[in-house]
Amino acid sequence: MSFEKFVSEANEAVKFALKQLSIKNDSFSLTEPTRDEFGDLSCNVSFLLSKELQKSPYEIASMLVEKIHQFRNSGGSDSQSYILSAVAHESGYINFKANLTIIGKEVISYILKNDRPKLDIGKRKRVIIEHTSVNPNKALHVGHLRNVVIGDTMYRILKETNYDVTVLNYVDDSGLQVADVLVGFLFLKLPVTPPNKNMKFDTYCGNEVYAKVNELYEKDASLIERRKSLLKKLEEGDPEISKFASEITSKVLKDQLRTCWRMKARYDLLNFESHIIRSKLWEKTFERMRRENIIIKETEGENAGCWVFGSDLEGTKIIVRSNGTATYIAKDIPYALLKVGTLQDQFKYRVFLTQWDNSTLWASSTVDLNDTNHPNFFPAEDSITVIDNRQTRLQKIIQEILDKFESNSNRYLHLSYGPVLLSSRTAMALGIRPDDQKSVQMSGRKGIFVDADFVLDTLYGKAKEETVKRNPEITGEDLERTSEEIAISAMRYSLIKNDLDKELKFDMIDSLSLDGNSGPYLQYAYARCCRLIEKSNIGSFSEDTSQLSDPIEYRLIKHLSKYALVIQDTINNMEPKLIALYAYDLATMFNLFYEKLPILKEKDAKISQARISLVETIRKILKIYISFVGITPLERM
RNA sequence: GGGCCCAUAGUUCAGUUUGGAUAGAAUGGCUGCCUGCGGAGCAGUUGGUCGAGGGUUCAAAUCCCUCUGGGCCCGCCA
Repeated sequence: MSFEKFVSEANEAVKFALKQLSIKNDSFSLTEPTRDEFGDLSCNVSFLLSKELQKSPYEIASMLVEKIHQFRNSGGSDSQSYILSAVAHESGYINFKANLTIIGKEVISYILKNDRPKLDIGKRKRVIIEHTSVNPNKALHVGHLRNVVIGDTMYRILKETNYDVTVLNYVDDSGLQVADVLVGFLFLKLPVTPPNKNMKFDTYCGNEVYAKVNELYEKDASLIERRKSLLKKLEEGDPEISKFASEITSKVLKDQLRTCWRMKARYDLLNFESHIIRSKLWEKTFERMRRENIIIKETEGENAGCWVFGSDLEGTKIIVRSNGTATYIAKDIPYALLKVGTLQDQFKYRVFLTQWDNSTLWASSTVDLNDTNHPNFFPAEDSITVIDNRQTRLQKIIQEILDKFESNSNRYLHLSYGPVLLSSRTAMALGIRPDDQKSVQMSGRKGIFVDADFVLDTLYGKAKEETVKRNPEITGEDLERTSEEIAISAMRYSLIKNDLDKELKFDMIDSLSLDGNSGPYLQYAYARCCRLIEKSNIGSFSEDTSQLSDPIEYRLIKHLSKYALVIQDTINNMEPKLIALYAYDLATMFNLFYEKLPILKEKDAKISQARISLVETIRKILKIYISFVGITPLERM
């Protein structure tokens, strides 16, 4: 929107000035200065030319600024300039000031007019995003939640900017981890219903069954053999075992989904690994890879008898073992090919459940229910897979293999993120003694993890306490709903505000904070906006920004004018934290504004109306941004 | 052994892609501000040789090299 216009006009102005002086340079940059007094945009071109022209940066800046003034005058009188002034600073910078009157008017009137300002960035482009994909043998821990929140936040942003998005959740219902819990039920005869009736089934499977089985593996090696044979039966589709496994995994899956839904995530389709196995998609893929010489059979050496892929990055990678079974990576290939459309979708689908937002969750199916009303899930132009960065190598090889088929690798994106670690303090609370002050890796197998629902429940309790303290009149369902929304907001925000690349240290005590740079802080700012609008009883909002002259208002308008830029940046770089940062900055500026300047109490009616209108603009943008992050805007809290 | 990532205030992190002016938040500690538009807030104060050394540059937290410390990946496991 408007801020971009200001930037591009400044860019044109500098180019014009350079041309007037017959100087060639296209490597200059325009950046926002570190301090307000330097204006809104600075150009470094003088530094770059200093040596070549044998002049000081300040001299050059002065020359250029003179020409920039000519540029502004040549613009014609009917078109107003977004540049208010350009000055040569003694340091050598050329500092531009934006014409905030025009920019503010444009931005505020646009936002006020449009109930939900829509940005058509996607143009209905088909995108598949896969996230969550937790093995169906345990309850989600906070590490899984990072995946859910990253995936769901990107989904929300893409959806709102007019991409045609499909969300997938891949369910590995026939892997080793499922075999582990089956060992517990079938051989150790652990009860199939949790002895503790209050315990969720997914928690029971993970904490009791899975943990117990893993403990016994170390004592009883024969159990490992039994697991192996179970796994084989699972993969071959043995009717009895498959049926039992399916009962267990779908019970776990439904409990896991309850946690995901609690976090406000939603999905379009569940893909079960067992269905992919039975579809013979792998055999078709294998056949094609052999035919097209993407993989070759080794005849001698240590890999004799194996089908291998010659990776540019990794060297020889075994795809099919000498006994004819597929390796872990091999199983991901057909799914990836399906996403980008190299393989045709031949699956059957059924309705699995209706979700919290009333959308339908579909599932792949082995039986044809003649349910032809399902949407088209595959293929997509772009496919995004949210997996933690320990899988980076494997994902790169899959991209390489896709490339061999039809140069698809740029359409297959691995959205990678760092794992969640437990802070030493939280680890100690769980009875683990970390060396030094180091963080601790979570491990489901070793029982070192923090259960997602436990954290949410604790946050909920804290939020409820605070809500009651502040609003004694809120009771019953209202109180519960509000407390839950605050808890979710705290959790989602803390999982998205940091850089994806970096490991995230989870600390139970810190994460319980509802103050400072947190989700509830954003909700609070939003609620304040709502109350102001409500109390103002304003008839109509004003687009006249000439009444807004305070530096605080200036900064707010400038920030608002960048709202579209940030969304574009987020998508271009797949950096959801930019959304969180922008919203936090906006909330901070608003709180300062609220503290320092009278809004409803302002005596001058025109100024008051302009300020209320500014609040309404802030409210709308805050609502859009916090919704991107999956935080529910609350009118009271 | 090979590859990738990371190191900024007591703590948790922005800032590094695209070098630029006095390195910013949050939290903790200390101190102010509610008869006032909601104090889940605002302000002040405390706290930093940007891991170390070298190089490039008019200019380095940011780019290059070396080193140190930490993490992850590298199986006919999944």
